[in-house]
Amino acid sequence: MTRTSLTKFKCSVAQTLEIIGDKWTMLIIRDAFVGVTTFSGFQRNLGVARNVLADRLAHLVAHDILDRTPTRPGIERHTYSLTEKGRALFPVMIAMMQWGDTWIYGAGHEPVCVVDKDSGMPVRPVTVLSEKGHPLSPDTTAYAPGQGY
Amino acid sequence: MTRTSLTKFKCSVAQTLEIIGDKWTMLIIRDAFVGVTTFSGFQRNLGVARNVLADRLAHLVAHDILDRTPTRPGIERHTYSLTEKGRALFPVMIAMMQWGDTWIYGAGHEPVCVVDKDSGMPVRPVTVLSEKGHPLSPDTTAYAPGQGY
DNA sequence: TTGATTTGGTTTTTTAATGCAACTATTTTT
DNA sequence: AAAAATAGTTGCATTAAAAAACCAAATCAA
Repeated sequence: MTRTSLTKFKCSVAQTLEIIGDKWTMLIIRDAFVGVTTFSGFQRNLGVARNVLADRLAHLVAHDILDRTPTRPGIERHTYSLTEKGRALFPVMIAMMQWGDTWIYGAGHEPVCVVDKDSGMPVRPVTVLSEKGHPLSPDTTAYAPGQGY
Repeated sequence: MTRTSLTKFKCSVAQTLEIIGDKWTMLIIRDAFVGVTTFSGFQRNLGVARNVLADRLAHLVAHDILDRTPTRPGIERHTYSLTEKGRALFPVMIAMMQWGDTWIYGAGHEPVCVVDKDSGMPVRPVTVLSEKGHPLSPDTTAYAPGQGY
């Protein structure tokens, strides 16, 4: 009667959710993107129970999304930072943020704005594009068996 | 001691997770994108407990992500379908799927391929783009206060 | 350099959520 | 008309989350 695993699904969405499909897990990743690196930093920011935080951090490290390294060699204090695999969640996080901007806060009420460092301009809305670069919607896309089907 | 609410955070990621940040919720949405419309359809596909499914469907309807309409007028059988707000989660779902394709299954082993109906070609990887259309990464972006700060 | 505080957790207890099975009332099929 | 499927609800056992207390190592403050 343990919580059902999603690994049985032959589906990348399910596999992804098995790893990051938890409120705290994704918020930890968000904080990591913003620059939080310490246990107490995450704890202060999120207000999550410490046992839950410890569990989620270990989970993220086990799945190679966060790196855990001693702050200085041979010392019992650690720094958490995103791996390449973790940084690859950037479009997922930004897409979620933009959805909340639009559908929860509404245009003009976004709490945070993601900008291009170079120009200082806000980033574009994340969209699904065709090979030629045209925006696609659920209506103009279909699902075919992949190579690993 | 109810499960902590994320609504206190002034953050679109947290607000989004408060609504869809649950394994089953996001899988229901995925199924809805693929065309599942009935209670038993979701149940068969996901193998989720019926009480949990009932709870999550009600939650999604309450948040205007799914519509629940009688299959025929005056009848006790319902059809669930994505609202505009629900369909707006398309980039989030595709970004998750692509992350799993790359980092869990690996290139060449994707179980499902999303294609442009017109051309039959796979869609592009979802990326964060600058105003001028250049791909951006966590390193080349920054977070500024938004208009609703 | 001693004492206080912070860090990075672990342990324990309580409470809420999940999973499972059985049950019901319509609706559809045979 | 009977059987099967649909769309749930109810009740119970188990598990995971929340809260708080606890602890050792590291750092800061006097």
